[in-house]
Amino acid sequence: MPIKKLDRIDRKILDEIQRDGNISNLELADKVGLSPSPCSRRVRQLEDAGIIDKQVTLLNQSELGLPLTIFIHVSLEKQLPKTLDNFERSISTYNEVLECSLITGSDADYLLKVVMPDMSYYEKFLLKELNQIEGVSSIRTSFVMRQVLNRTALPLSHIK
Amino acid sequence: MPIKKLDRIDRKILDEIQRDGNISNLELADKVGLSPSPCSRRVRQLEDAGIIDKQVTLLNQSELGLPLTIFIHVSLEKQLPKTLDNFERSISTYNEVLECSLITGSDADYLLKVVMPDMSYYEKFLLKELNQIEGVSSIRTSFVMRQVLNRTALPLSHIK
DNA sequence: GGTGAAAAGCTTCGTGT
DNA sequence: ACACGAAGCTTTTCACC
Repeated sequence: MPIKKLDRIDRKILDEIQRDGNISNLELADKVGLSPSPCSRRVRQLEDAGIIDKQVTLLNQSELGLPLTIFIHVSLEKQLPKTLDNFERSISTYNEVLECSLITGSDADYLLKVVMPDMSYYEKFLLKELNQIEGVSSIRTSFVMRQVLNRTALPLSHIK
Repeated sequence: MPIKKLDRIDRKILDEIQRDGNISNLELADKVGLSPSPCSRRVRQLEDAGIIDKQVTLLNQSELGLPLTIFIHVSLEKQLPKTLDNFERSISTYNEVLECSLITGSDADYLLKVVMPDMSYYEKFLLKELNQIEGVSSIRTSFVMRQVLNRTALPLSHIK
C-alpha cells in the first residue's frame, strides 16, 4: 500500500502544495508544467490514494498568547494495555497537547508536546490534570527556549 | 503585540479554518453566522495581524514511504554562540528534520523530530550527517512506536 | 494521459443601511 | 460594522486528440 508510483510531476505537485495550501490550480499547473485539467486530476488522484491528507491553516502561537512550548516525558508505572489506553484517552481530551507519541525507552514512555499561555497555566496543568491521570509515575519537563525549525512539509527526495 | 482583542466570532473563524484550510468563505460565513463580506474581511484582518500564519497541505507519512518518526536528543560539547549557530545552520539543511528546538536541560540540548524511510537511512543519517557536525557530543535516539496525537490546531479556549 | 472550451461556483469589490 | 448585488476569476466537467 505505501508508495504508489509517483513521477516527477507528482512530486513537484506535492512539494508545491505542501508549502502553499492555497495555491490555485492554475498557478500550480503552470509551476509543474501542465495544463490545468490534468493537474487538478492528479491532485484528486493523490487525494483518493490517501497521499494527500488534509488542508489546514496554521496560526501564530505567540500572537494567540501561547508563547510557551513544552516537551514532557511521561512514564507509567505499568505498561498494561488498559493503563496505556486510559492514559491516551485522557491526554487526548486536552487541546493544549499537540503531540503525543509512545516512544522506545526504559519504561512505558510518552513524549508530549504542549503549548501554554504561561507558567502558572502549566503548573496547574501539571498538578491538576497530568498528575491526576491513573498510572502516571514520573514526569520530566523540557522547556523550549527557541524553536529553530518547525516544519510541516515532509521530505520527498527519497522517492524514486 | 500578542493577543489582539478577538471576539467570539473571530475565535469561531480561527477554530474552523484551523481544522479545514479549504473551507469556502461562503460556508465559513454560514458557520460563524455572518454574511460572506464581513467574514472575508475578518479573515484578512487576522492575516494582516499575523494571527493567521499560512495555509498548508498535510501529506500522509506512511503513504509517502516515511513510516519512521524519531526523536533525537542532541547535546553539544560547548554552548558557544558560534557552536550553536553552526549546528542550527547545518541541521536546517536536512528536510528530514521537521522540528528542532533548543530546550532546557543539563547541557546545551536540542530536541529533533525527524522522519525516515527505514532504519538503514537513519543509520546513515546518524553516522554520516548528524555525527559529522562540529561540536556534537552525544546523541540519544527515541523511536516512535505509535503516534497517539499529532495536531496542528492550537487551543483557543484560553482567549478571553 | 494530455488538451481545450463552456458552465457553475466562489471571491471580491462597491454601495447602501 | 454588516448586508446586498455585480464583476472577475477558478474550478469543474465535458468532448476530443
